[in-house]
Amino acid sequence: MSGKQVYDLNYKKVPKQARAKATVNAIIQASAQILVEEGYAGLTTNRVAERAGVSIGSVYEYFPGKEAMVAAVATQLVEVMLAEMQSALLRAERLAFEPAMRHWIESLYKISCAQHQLLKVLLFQVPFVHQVPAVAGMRAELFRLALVGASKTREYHFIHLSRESLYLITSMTGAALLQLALMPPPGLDIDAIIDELTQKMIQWLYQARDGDKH
Amino acid sequence: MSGKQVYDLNYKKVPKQARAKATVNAIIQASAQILVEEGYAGLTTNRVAERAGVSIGSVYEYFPGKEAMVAAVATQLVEVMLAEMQSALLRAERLAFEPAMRHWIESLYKISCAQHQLLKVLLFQVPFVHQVPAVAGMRAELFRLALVGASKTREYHFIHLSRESLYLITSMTGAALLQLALMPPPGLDIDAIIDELTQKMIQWLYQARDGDKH
Amino acid sequence: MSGKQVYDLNYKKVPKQARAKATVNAIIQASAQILVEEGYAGLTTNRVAERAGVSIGSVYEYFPGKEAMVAAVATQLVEVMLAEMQSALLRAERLAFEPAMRHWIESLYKISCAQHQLLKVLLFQVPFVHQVPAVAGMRAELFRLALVGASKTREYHFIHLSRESLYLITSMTGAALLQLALMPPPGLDIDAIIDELTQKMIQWLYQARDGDKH
Amino acid sequence: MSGKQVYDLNYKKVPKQARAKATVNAIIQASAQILVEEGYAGLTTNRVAERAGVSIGSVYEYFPGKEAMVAAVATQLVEVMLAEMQSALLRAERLAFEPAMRHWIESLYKISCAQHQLLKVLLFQVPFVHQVPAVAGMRAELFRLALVGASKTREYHFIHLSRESLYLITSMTGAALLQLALMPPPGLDIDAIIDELTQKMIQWLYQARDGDKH
DNA sequence: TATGAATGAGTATTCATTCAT
DNA sequence: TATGAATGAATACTCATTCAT
Repeated sequence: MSGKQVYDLNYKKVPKQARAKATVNAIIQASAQILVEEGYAGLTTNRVAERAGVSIGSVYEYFPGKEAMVAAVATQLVEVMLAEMQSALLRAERLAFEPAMRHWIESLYKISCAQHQLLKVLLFQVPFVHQVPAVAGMRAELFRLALVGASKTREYHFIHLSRESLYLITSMTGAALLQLALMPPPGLDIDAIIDELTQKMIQWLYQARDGDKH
Repeated sequence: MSGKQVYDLNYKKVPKQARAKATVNAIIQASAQILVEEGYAGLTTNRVAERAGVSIGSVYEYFPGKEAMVAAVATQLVEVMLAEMQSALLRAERLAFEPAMRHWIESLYKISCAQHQLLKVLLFQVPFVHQVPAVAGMRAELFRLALVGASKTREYHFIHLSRESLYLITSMTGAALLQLALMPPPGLDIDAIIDELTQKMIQWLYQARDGDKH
Repeated sequence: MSGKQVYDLNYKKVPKQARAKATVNAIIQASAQILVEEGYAGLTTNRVAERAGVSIGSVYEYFPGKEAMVAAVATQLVEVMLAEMQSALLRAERLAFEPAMRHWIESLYKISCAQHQLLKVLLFQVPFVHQVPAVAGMRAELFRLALVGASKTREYHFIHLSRESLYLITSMTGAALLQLALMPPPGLDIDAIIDELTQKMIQWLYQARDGDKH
Repeated sequence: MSGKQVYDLNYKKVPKQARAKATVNAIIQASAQILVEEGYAGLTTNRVAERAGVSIGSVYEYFPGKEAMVAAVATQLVEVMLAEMQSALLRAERLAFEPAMRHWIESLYKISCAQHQLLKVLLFQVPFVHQVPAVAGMRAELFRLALVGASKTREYHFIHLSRESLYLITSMTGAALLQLALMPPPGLDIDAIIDELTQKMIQWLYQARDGDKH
């Protein structure tokens, strides 16, 4: 099945000294840059080392192979995006349900846009991204953040949604936003699209609350 | 930007004799099999030749490189899927708008499922899939098919949709169906999800016809 | 236990065309030369390729790794030595038991001397020599040759030897000859040593025939 | 000629303080363990340091390179074996010639058995063992021990043996015992073999004393 | 035209050794 | 003195591609 290789995606050695941490960080940054500029096929261990200004030996001191470097890039990206989402949601804590929803969607879109190059490569070229724990858990984490936000508004009732409806809504919203950020349709008004998406989502949720079945 | 290599994705020589056509076909089938079984990284020209029962020299007789083989696989896949969609829609020609819609969605889902392994590899591992003309044009072609079908029903009014709305609806539906087919959520009732998706789509289209603005 | 790695010591592809056979042969000869000149640690795949006047790719076309090259060298060496022993014994077919014995011993010594450099490296540096089938079976084959020769003389009676005695005699003779050939004691008269060795062996065999127990 | 590299096999710094001695000892023990478990190819300086619980820097404080560690292991092994031989012979001081001989042989066999793993790796994998002074001198030392023992018995006459005979006897006995200890023939009665070996040797020596020529 | 032997640049990875702290 | 992070030359091996037969 699709050549599911099992790669060792963990650190070989966790850096403790400050110097070592700097080295590992340089490697991750270099990997990210190369992924963006050259794609996954362009990422070679020696190139990473060179770009990081570090010897190839140091790279292998901390990473068991290049897959682990990519995994580290992905993990860091997820962490950054989730942190940004969290702080974005924090800034919108007192909003009512509808503007909160809009805020959530817009934030996710903006944050995805900011990382669209790296996201594109990781999601569409790296065969094992979904084996990276942080990536595998991102959807759930995003959903958790949304729930935490929603629970602070009065209209928080979508607990009534079936698991299927929940999946559909989040999957569609997420996919639509990601497509928009990573492969923006040329010549269209993105803001209008996001606007409409928001409306649809809210409408959908209200319906679910009020007892759906169109 | 993402290492946008320019590959030669075309045939080197268009096969005319029956024997040559058989050779080319064997190469494409072998490539597809290997992509499914080993992933894109597992596809090597020599392996393709061996699997196809053809000499490596013959492979290079027709293809300028391995990217062109993958492109041929993708092109053939798109053609097969579109043909299947077309014949599925043909079988549903006399339906009313709503069941026609449902049929379109279900057909797309089923056809995607049937090819989910190859689709997954092509979409999530091959860096240049979207440079393959057939792939780049597939969304438009699918939409054209939908339109052709819709134009035969009375309720055909979504010409009034803005290009943004159109994009949003097709993008969301497509993305949702693809996710469902390629990465089915474990433990959920897929039919129910598709059902709900269909309802929402129809509802949105009706709203658009009736003058939206929730 | 001594890091018993399991290496693939077989050919990857058996050469059929004459050109391919020449390539494989060049590789084996080059490996043997390098083993003699630089020792096992000095044998690197690229060096073998260069010395053989062949590209590194061709080396890997036929051998799965450098261990297999060394195994091929060892196999060929054993074959050559056994063939030489056989033809040496053939030349001594009509001899009586005692001179036949002497001939057998002297032949083995000479043949070992002729290959002493390669033997030294293979036996004392290559961790997996005894996993090479030809090497593992050499002792038995040498013994078989000795028996075939002995069976043509009247004095052929050592069938009465216990398996332990047999082992001891062959092991001691073999080891002594090998030491003599590979690490000749400086300043001693080798011929005298071989002479004495022969006498002792014959004497022991006679004793065994006559009902030993000193 | 067999890639005769010249290695620096000596200590870089002779440890004087107790702590330093402990460090050096830990390094030697670790090296010995790794040699036994992983073979010579598995011995790497970093692994030795780790196993010894010492930093790689400290390893290089005392040893100029990994060859010197292996040489130290070999030296220590020889010392241990010779010491054990000596004490074994001491325990047999009052024996007559024949049982003394038997004792000498059995002791050597047992002591070789006890170290067979390390011996195997050192003798059959390490290219430079015979450049280690202790190893090069071991045969002579063993012989000296034998002589010292023999000189205390009445039957001590083999001074009459030619240097060639002496070489042959010791070489054969030694080689046979080593083979027995390192590569025991499966399914044979080892004690019986040693018994017979002893008898032969004694008989041989008596003959030499009495004026040989079978 | 078809074959498959041959090529060799390129890549991942190891490991002895150094040296700043 | 002890540490262990860092080094980088060296090595095994792959695989897209060519070309003589």
